[in-house]
Amino acid sequence: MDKKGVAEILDEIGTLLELKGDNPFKCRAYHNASRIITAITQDIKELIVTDTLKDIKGIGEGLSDKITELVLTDHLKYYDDLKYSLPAGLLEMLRVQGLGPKKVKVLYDKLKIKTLDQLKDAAEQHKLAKLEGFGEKTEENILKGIELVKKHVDKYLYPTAKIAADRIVEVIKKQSSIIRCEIAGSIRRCKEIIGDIDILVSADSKSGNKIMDAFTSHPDVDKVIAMGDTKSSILLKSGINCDLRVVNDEEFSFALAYFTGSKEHNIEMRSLAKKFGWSLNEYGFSELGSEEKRGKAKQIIPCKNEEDIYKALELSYIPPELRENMGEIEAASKGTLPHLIEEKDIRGTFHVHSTYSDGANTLEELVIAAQKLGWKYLGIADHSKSAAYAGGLSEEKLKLQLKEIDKLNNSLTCFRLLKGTEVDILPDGAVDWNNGRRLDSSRILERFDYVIAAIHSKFKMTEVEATKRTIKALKNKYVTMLGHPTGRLILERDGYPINMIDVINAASDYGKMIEINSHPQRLDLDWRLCKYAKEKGVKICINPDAHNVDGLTDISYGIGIARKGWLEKSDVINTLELKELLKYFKIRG
DNA sequence: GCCGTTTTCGGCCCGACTGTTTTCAGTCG
Repeated sequence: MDKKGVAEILDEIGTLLELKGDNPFKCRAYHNASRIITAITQDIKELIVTDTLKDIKGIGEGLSDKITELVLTDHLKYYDDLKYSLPAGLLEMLRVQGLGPKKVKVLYDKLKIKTLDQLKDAAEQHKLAKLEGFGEKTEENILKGIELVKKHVDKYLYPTAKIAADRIVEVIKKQSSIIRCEIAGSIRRCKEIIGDIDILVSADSKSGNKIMDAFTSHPDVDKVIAMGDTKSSILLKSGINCDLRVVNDEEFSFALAYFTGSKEHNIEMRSLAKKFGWSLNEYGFSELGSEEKRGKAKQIIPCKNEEDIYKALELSYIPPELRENMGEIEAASKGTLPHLIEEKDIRGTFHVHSTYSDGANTLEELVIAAQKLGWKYLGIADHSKSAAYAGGLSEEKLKLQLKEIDKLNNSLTCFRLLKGTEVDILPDGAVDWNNGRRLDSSRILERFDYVIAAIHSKFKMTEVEATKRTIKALKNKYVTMLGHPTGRLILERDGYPINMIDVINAASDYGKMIEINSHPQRLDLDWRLCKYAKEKGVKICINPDAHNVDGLTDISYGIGIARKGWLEKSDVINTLELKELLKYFKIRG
């Protein structure tokens, strides 16, 4: 069994133990181990063979044995026994908002409810309200929750959530009592997939109600879930949950750090604070150990911003993107954090479509838009001939395009259009040009400055086949970089199954690059893979896969993911000046 | 189940909100 399978089972064990009412810390140990296994980049079999699994913090004797059994035999008796001791439907019931393991256990023990449908029936027959700890309101909420589970997928791509969050923030900021307002949570951390939106504001005391009113009456609101003085929760029409918290300005930095998370990062920060003799919460630092000083205790170390909080714990500032408890706190204490890439480092991008294939803007319009962004070059990569679905260029049309690029370049100063192509990787791993007629495509490919190879067909190949196909294309001497990889990873909307570790290893062997496709509909290079690629010395290219001038600014989403993957300026090819690109591209003419 | 410069036992982050209660447990983040 592979890492992903092991992680899923460990997580499920944690949840099953919760349903059984087992020791909560034991449950957490399993959830924690699941995260750890997901994050490791080493080969898990290797860790077993070398008996180094239990050297990883959070994996002890017991978990090491269970993981070993899973990897080597594909089974775990402990898990099987646990699983068969409870009905499968209980896990689904946990997805209902407001239902946790304790309540699900009561429903199962007292009413023998085993599935979501049985739960719905029981609620409709008002059987739930009679249970201890339940009431009419709970019953109503459960019914609404079941509806939501059935209606909404509860995860969204980062750009979708970011756009929705910006719309709310725009309205909140108009309130005169607001001092500071920030998006927190996983959006601030630039996770590829977002569960909900967290917004934090600081304001004059007693203006909470007015702000909450503005928030809950936003035109995007579908339903108000909760509304208090300091915290409110809404459901947007798009299905995304959005929370707003109001604090006073002295608390803002602490609250921002707290609500930015991640949870795991916060836990580590609190543990660290304890070693200094302090307790850390969303209101500030307080003296440890005194009951009456808990909660909104007097702040013993005022912090104007997040930098001050990290400084108090003798850490350098940790950017939100790195706050996953994946070694950033240790690096911050040693002063070895990376200098993350920034938007201003970008000099251009390479995966842009024009009116020659399926883009909406002409070459000239694209040049003007790129120059406005302060870029120094722009790579045009229209589709290759076999991509008939996307207006793939014929050889005649290609000739015209290359000629137009030459002409534009002659008229441009301090800016350069690059000649690229997005070439289809055919099912057998060959790269297209010549419409699959298998004529010698090198005659055409050698005319480009660079070649992006990407899969656009036969998405249902097995992982082994698709990986083989991708690696074969990477081996092709004309191919410069792999375009939109790992489509399966992000919400499994489309794309193909592929072993990205193998692909990155191949890219490393053959000296090829991999793009982060930052198109809002398909952010498809996981930040952990970015981090792995960096370790393997594979250069990353941030490409918005733009189909019009507005699409060029989508590069910001890719930068977010790159930062999250600990990438620095030097890891990203788009930060190079044109003359430095010559080392990687064969720029002609 | 994990961990340890207060180590092999006794901790394990912490607060807001809701709905049920009449002082609190469960859920959520």
